[in-house]
Parts: sequence; structure tokens; C-alpha cells
Amino acid sequence: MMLETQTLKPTHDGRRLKGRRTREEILSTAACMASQEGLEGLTIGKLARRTGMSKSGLFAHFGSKEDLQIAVTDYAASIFRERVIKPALHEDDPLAQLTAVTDGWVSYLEERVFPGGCFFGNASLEFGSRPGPVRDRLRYWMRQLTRHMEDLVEKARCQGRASPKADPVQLVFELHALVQEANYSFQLMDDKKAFQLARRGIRARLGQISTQDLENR
Amino acid sequence: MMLETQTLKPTHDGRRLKGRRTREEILSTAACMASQEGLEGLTIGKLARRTGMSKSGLFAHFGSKEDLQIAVTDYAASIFRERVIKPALHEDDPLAQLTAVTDGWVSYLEERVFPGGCFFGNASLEFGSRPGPVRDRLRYWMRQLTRHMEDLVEKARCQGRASPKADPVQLVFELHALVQEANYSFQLMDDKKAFQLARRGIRARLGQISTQDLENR
DNA sequence: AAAAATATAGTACGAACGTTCGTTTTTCTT
DNA sequence: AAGAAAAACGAACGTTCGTACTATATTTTT
Repeated sequence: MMLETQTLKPTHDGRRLKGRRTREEILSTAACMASQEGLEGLTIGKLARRTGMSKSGLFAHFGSKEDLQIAVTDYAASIFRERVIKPALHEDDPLAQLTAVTDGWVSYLEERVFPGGCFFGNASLEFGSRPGPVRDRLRYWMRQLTRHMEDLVEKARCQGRASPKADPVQLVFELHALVQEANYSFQLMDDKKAFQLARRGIRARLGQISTQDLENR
Repeated sequence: MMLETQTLKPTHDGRRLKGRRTREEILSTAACMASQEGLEGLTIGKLARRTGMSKSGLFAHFGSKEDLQIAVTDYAASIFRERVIKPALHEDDPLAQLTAVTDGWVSYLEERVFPGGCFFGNASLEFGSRPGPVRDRLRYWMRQLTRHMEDLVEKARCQGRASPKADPVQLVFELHALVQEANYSFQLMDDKKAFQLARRGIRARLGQISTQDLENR
């Protein structure tokens, strides 16, 4: 119902052609701006200036600002998927996959994939108390991600690689907490040590539930 | 240089009288609004409507929107201090104080002291990548809070109540992470279980470093 | 190359933004 | 009770917001 990555859906109505390229460029710029100034602070005028287009020309790609915000959210989700989720799938062991996800996540913060930090961390807090389609979309993606991570823990438990006592929900809650704390700390305090702190916390948490005691180092 | 809680500094220039009461009411409303719509989304017009004042009358209490944002931040800090920090000081043992702070913090989220969640969590992410006096103020308060908590860990260590291996920075990083994750999860997902998850994580972290094994329950 | 379809630009709109100004009302001081 | 000081108001400012319409370029299809 919500996956439309295959047929290359038209911009918003019945368009098909080269506008898709322009649209992608707009979204790329928009996602960067939104990570810094927020999804609401993102403005059609500023976005047009930044991309060198006219307000109306840009606006025509999206039916409304709200649709733009949703499109940006989906775009950011695709970036996150390519950058963090997909590479981790190459690992075979589910616990290794989980480790790869959290590591990739922290790296994605460290390398400033979005200049304002974690797009979803920022947008989630911004739209947390604003009901509407944008919040719904953010919820959807975050649920998706949480489920994915919880599934990995569950699988690891079934395969005997994670302790049977490990609580997937609790563990993922804490891992997400550590990553987002790094985001916060790096953004507000400009403190690069945050990454080290997050990594150490993550490693400790994962080490606690792992059955093969690779407590080396 | 930055503490002005004593002499009841005038509104912003040379004012003295009953305007202070109005100003407080404005700030109270403003803090609630800002926690939901953000410090930038906070608008003079909407704030005036909500308080039943005229735009210009309200505006006169602050020299500019930026000054309003700073004033709101300071006001929120005072609420947080009264609500979370001060009550915890009644505990005698530093580790008990730390526990009281984190417990109070989670309760302050649970009881929706600010309807949009943790004022500072939200504002910090919003202004993380926006240099200026507002971000500086947020940094100042968050630094203050972090220092306070780290000091408590340090004291506990000196008194032998916390393990000498306990790293104050790491521990406070993780505690803050758990609290903020509860904020995120409750705001975006509307999930009350977040508080339980946060509390469990916090208790586990504190239990790990406590020397008196009160692992009861 | 012509025709059709789409993408971009131009202009204009009403509303809301932060801010200024001069006036009126309220509060405090004497 | 009178006078001064401070607080609140109403109207207007220039700007930007999101959006709507129309017209011109540019692609794409025929």
C-alpha cells in the first residue's frame, strides 16, 4: 500500500518525463535544508532560490507544501535505506546485521549525510505533536525501522546467537536511544566524542546479549 | 554573568511594575506552545491571540522575537529546575539524587508538564544547527544539567557508593539518551510503554555501577 | 517537422510574519 | 487626587508565506 519504488510514480498527478530528474534534485536539496531548518521551516521560496528555479515552477512538482514535506520524508527514507539498511544486509548473521545497522547509523551522523544531523530524529520531534499526514508518514518509517531491528534480535535469539533472555523491544529502544543521543550531542554541543560514547554504549548493550563472548577489547 | 535570578531584573529595559506578572503569563503560554510548535514556529500573532493580548502590547515585553525565544528558554529552565532538579536535592546520597533526577525527568514527560514533551529535547534539536544567542542559551542550560549529573556520579564514586570503574560522562550520556528516547517515543508514537522501557534501562545502568547491590526487583 | 504533452516562468492574491509608531488606558507614586 | 510612568492598544509598514492562474519554453510523441 505504501511502497511505490517500482513503477516510478508521476510527480503528483499525471506527469511522466524529465521532470523526475528535476524533482529528485529538488528533493535532495530540500532534505538537506529540512534537516537543518526543520520540515516546517523549509520554505518554497528559499528552496526555489537554492535550486535556481522559480517558486511557481518548483511548486508545480508538488501539489502543496504538505505534499512536499511528505515527498521529502520519503526521499530521506530512501537515502537512509541505501546508506544504512541495505549495506547491513550483506552480513549473514542477524546479530552482525544489527551491529552493522547501528554502526552505519552512527557513521551516517558522523559523516553528515544530512548537514543538520539525523533527518528522522529531527523531524520526528518536530512533528511529534502535529497530527496529520506528515506525522503519519514519519511514524510509518520509524515503525518500519524499529520492526526491522527488533526482527533481527528475534532471529538472533532463535539461532541461539543472542541470549534467550534478551528482550528485543527493550534492546532496540536502548540502541535507538544511544544513536539519537549522539545526534543530539553532536548537533547541539558540536562534540565529536558523542560518537565514541554512543559506540561504546552500543557495544556494551550488544555484548550483554551476545552468546559468543567476544569481549575482546 | 549569566545568572540573574536574584534581583528580579526588569523586563528588558527599565520596566518595573505589574508587567512582570503579565510577562510571566505570556512566558508560561509561550513555553507550552513552543514545546509543540517549536521555538521558531512560536509566533507573536498566535501567542497574542492565545493570551488575549494585542500583538504590539505583547511584543513590547520583549525587544524582538529572538529575545522572546531566549526568555522562553530561561523560563522553561526555571520550570525544569523547580520540577526536576530541586526536589531531587532532598535526597542525601548523591546516587539517590541522581536516581531522583532521572525519575523526576521521566515523570515530567509522563505528566506532560509541557504538552509537546521535553522542551529542551525539542528545542535542542531544532536549534542545533542554527548558530546564535538562542542556541547558546540552550547549550548553556544543557551543559549545566549534564555537569550537575556528572558531578553526582563523581561524588558517589568518591563516597564509595558507586564503583570506581564508573565513567561519569559515559553514564550520564546513556541516562540522558534513555530519557530522551522516552520523549521521542511518547511524542511520535504516543506509546506509554516508552516510560517503562526508559525506567528499566535507567535502573539497569544505575544498578551496574552501584556498589550496594540492591538488585531487589 | 508538427502536434501534443509537460515543465518552467511570470504575475498576482490574501494572509501572516516581525516590527514600528503614536495614542490611549491602566497602574503606581507622591 | 494629581501627575508621572509603564502597559496595552490599533493601525500600518515592508516582507515573505503558500497558492492560483496564465502564458511561454522545452520535451517527448507522432
